[in-house]
Amino acid sequence: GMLHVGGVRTALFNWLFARKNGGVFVVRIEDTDFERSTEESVEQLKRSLRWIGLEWDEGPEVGGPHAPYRQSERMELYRRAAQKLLDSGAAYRDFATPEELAGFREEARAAGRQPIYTGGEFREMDPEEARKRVEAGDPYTVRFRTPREGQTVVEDMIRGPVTFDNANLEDFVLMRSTDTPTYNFAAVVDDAEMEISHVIRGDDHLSNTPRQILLYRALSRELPAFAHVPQVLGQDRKKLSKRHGAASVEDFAARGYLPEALFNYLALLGAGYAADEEIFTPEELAERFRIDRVSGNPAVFDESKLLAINQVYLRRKSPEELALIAAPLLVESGAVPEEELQSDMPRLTKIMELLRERIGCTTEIPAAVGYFYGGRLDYDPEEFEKQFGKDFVQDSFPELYQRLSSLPEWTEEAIEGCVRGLAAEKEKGARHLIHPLRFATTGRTVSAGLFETMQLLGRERCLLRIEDVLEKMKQLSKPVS
RNA sequence: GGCCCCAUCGUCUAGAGGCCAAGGACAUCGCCCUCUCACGGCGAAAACCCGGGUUCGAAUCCCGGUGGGGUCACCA
Repeated sequence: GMLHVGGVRTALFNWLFARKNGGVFVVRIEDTDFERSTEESVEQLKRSLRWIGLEWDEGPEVGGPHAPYRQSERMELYRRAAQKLLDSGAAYRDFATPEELAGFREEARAAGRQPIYTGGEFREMDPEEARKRVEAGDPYTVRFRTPREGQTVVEDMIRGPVTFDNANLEDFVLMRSTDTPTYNFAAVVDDAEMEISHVIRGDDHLSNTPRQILLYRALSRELPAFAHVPQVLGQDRKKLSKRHGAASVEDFAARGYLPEALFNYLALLGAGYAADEEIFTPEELAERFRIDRVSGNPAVFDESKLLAINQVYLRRKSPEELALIAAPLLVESGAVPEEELQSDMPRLTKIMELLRERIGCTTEIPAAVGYFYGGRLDYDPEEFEKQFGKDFVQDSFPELYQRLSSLPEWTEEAIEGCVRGLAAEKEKGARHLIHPLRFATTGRTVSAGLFETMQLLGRERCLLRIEDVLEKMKQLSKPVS
């Protein structure tokens, strides 16, 4: 399904680990659950991975020595492995119906016991009888014959040894009655078959690991090294979800975050890097990555920190790059007609240079840039009154307009000289003209420096807007002093 | 509830027995710069969950409690 940020972070750690150690990063599609797995979700996953810059060395589309990399295309493998376990006695057939199982669990719960299913009568059923029932067409699952005693130890690269009592593990299902494998089984068969040396995954899998270790042993396969990285939590310390505003890679892309910023932030989150520096390229991150430094503590996702990092990356982009990012956003949002943009990319480049320091994420661009295009503006009436209600402003604006329109050249310096000159003659601070003028020409109370903004706006557009304001001023109620 | 993991400023973390009256970053709050906003500069506030041990000495080791997280399917 959607690639959750917790999931990308895990993928990122795998990528970093593989890069650092000269390994191979493999992507495998685990689609044995036909209900949940759709073509679209697979595409979405690949898109998200690529967007953030995680290219895989082996996997779907790129291929590799252990293709195919999609479990739905490897069914024979799992069936053979299941048969092998059946033959060796490591697994058995369970003919219990879903209703019977539900009944068993309910009963156990009611009696205050843990519902650990160990196959009931089927665990020790005579193979001959089992065969008869198979021939009769009775549905069954294949279950693992979990040892009832002893312990299984997971040697985790992050946490050290983690011990589980086998008695707490039930006889889990290997093959469903539909003759398809469950996650635990397929994952082990594939990891063994694909020669996976290091399994780095979310810590929601830690409790699956003893089962998988038992399976490796039953299949006489060598164990990979395991590392379980914690989940990513929301501010309320609950698992991050759409409830928190954004949770998937696509959400963050849509919110205007740069892939390299998300990459950088996620790689830092709980990874135990030294805290003196925080902006790193993927290569630098890989160079410094140490799986044993990853924190076992679940990390809280902090969007304000992501934003800060995003700003750094935005500022590092050249005005040309920013213009290229901005153009489609401006067109999509309807802020600027496409023809107008295409005919004058150099101007957009200059605009972006001016605004670069003031943008936190790319979604802010249309609002920040919009007033550089088009003619007359809509003014907030309340703010309009505030800006132009004063006598001084009303008195000096017509003259300001005259002087601006007769300026020999429309440069930042000329405009500044003009405005400051008039203010000085009137023995007023320049800010008394600057603020209303900013509002008149941009329709906003905040912008980049007024004079450079006006220069980029162009004389024609500025004068038009001032004329418009002069006109609207007349309708203002009696000036208050 | 059983089992498992985890525990330093609001958040991410540095810290691996003395260098820590705990450092950095983001966020917050001041001040400076200034035409507003942002950038930048300077500064402030802010944490070792609690209780027992071990030790000359503990944020660092051990035990217990508490708290948070995960997991208990014919889902992955």
